[in-house]
Parts: sequence; C-alpha cells; structure tokens
Amino acid sequence: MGRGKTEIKRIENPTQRQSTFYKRRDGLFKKARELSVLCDVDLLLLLFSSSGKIYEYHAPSVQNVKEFMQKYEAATQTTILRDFRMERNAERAKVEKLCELMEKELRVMTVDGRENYTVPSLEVLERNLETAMERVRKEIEHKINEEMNYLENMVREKQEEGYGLCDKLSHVQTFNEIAGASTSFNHTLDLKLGFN
Amino acid sequence: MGRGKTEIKRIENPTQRQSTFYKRRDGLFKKARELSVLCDVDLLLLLFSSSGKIYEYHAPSVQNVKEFMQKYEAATQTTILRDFRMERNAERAKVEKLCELMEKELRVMTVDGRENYTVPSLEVLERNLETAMERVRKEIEHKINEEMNYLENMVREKQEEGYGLCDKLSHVQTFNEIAGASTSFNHTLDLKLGFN
DNA sequence: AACTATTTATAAGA
DNA sequence: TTCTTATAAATAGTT
Repeated sequence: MGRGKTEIKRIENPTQRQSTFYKRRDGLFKKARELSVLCDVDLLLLLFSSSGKIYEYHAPSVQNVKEFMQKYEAATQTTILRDFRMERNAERAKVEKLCELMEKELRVMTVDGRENYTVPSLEVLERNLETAMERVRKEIEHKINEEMNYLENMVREKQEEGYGLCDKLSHVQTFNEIAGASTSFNHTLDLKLGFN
Repeated sequence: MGRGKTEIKRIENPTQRQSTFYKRRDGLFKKARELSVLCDVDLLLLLFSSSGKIYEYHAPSVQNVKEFMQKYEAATQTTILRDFRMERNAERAKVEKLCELMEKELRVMTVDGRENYTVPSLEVLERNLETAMERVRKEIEHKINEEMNYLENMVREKQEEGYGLCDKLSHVQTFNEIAGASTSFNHTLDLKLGFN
C-alpha cells in the first residue's frame, strides 16, 4: 500500500527506515489489538527497535508478560523457565545427598539409636573414638602447656621488673646497709613462683 | 477493509470468528515479518487461539524464544526469569549455611587441626567422646549378646532335630534290641552338644 | 479456500 | 515525528 510497491528487504536509508518503522509499528500494534479483541486471542507482541528501544503489547486478557510466558511454557513443554527449576532441583538433590551423608556421619559419631551398626563397624568406630580422644587429650595438654608458657612469660616479665626493682633496692641498700641481700631476695621470689 | 466496516469487539458467531482469526492471524504474521525485515527489528509474536492452539513468530535475528526473553528481561529489569534465580540463590545460601554447621561439627568431633579449641570446649568434647565410647561398648556388648542368642537358638534347634533323630533311633532299637539303650544314647548326645 | 468490493495501511512527499 | 494523499494491501462478506 502506498504510492509504490515496496520490496520486503532491509531499508538501508536510516531516515526512511525510521519513518517506516513508526508507521508499520503502529500498524502492527493496531492489528494485534484488533485480532486479540475480535477473535478472543491471548497475544503477546514484543519488539526492540534497531536503536534498542522496547515496545510491547499484550492482549487485554493477559495480565503481564510473566504470566503469559508461564502459559507459553506450559503449552509448549519447552524450557523457558523450567530449565531453571530443573537446574535448581538437580542442585538441591546433590546438596541433600551431601547433607544426608554428613548427618549420617554425625549420627554414627554420636552413636545414636537410629543407626544400625554391625559389630565390625562398631569396632572401627571405637578405634576412631579412641583416636579422637587421644587427640583431645593431646590438645588439652598442648593448650595447658601454651597457657603455662604464657604464665611463665608473664612471671618472667614480672621477675625482670622485680630485678629492676631489686637493682634499685640493692642500689639503695649498698648505700644504706652494704651489698649481699639482693641475690637472696631474688632466690626467695623464684621459690615462691615455683621456678628453679 | 473488506465489504463493510467492522467494529472492533469480540465476534460472537464462532464460525465467523474462526474465519476472521485465520485471515487476520496470517495478516498479522506477515506484517510482523515485514516490519522485522524492513526495519531491522528484533521481534517476538506469540498467540493462543481461543481453541488454545499456539502460534509464534520471531524475527530472523532472534534464535529462539528463550534468548529473546532473556534480552527482554535485561532490557526491562523485570523478573521473568530472574526470580527463579533469586529463589535458587536464597535456597543455596540456606543450605550452604547448614552444610557449614555440620562440617564444623564433624571437624570438632574428629578433632582436626583446623579448629581453634579452648580448654573448656575440649573438656566438653572429651566428655562427649567418653559418652559415645560408652555407648559404642554397650552397643558392641548388645550385638554380641544378640549373636550369642541367635547361635544358642541355632544349637537348640539342632538339638531338637537330634532328639527327633534319637526318638526314631530308639524306636528302631526297641524293635531290634529291647528297651533301655535309647535314654543313655540321648545323654551322650547332650554331652557332645554341650547341654546339661 | 477463493473471490472481490471495499476498507485500511502506508509510501512518498511536505 | 506528523500530516496528506495516492495507491497498495488486507480482508469482510459471500460463494
């Protein structure tokens, strides 16, 4: 229609293309609306102009694009949305399996009633528990040693402070009472703190 | 167009509606194709006839409906597909947290080096391990008792079979050698099987 | 599905 | 983008 027949191929002149786009876009949307109304048709029309602008029409019976796409998916058995669900379900299954394994391991470790043990598995468990117990005891020993060291260092520091104090004292003493008392003072401090 | 103006409202006559549907559907698809080709437009047209049949057209530049919807989603910042992803991510986070907790519990239970224990927590762990160990030993005892009982029953059954055999034997004996031998025979059998 | 009178869409020009 | 208008295209009513 119009003053000359047009071949259906890309219009290279950008101005002309843009002009044609406006006219035909409006025409298409009008036709879409008429069809959906006249013939009771659920219809979705989405388009991006070459400049990237988006235009959409959906039939009055269609609430929104998402709803329409869900209907489309259901009708075509395709995977517009479903593959996300499948992906998710696969992931969930994998994770559930992992959880189950960990749960079971925990149940076994804590020897609750629900597990069905065999004598050999119980013996393995007993050995594992013994190993764990050993580790715990070593760890406790280690921690206590650590604390001891820390306390020792504390005491040493205090002791050094003490020495400084004693030096001062001995200094004072050498002036007041003549030397010899400071070393024995330090020895008694060592004994009180439990070092030797 | 056509021999009379048509008001744009639902055609109530089903035959006429169906006829109009075919004609206008073809027209719409043709217009859609022409627009997408002439003006270099990404376009998707989906429709359901009132009978539920689905028809679709997408521009040559569009590979498939899913691809187009992803573009649409990106352009509109809406959530046709994304809410599934969000849902999935939320779920994943929840599950990961649970896994982490269980992993940690397992690490604590097995006393591996990565955990940072305090002395009181180690003492709690030691007590738990002791409890578990007790349970394991009780379970072993229980299992062994179960097995013992099973074996005892087996033996008792065998013994009863043995009695049956002896009865038959004694019956034969009474005919062949006169009564008296069968009871002593059974006593020796009892002794061989270890009962008394 | 096909025909065709008539309406409608739109190409070119402003 | 929008209007105009000559003309091409679509289609309503009919067969």
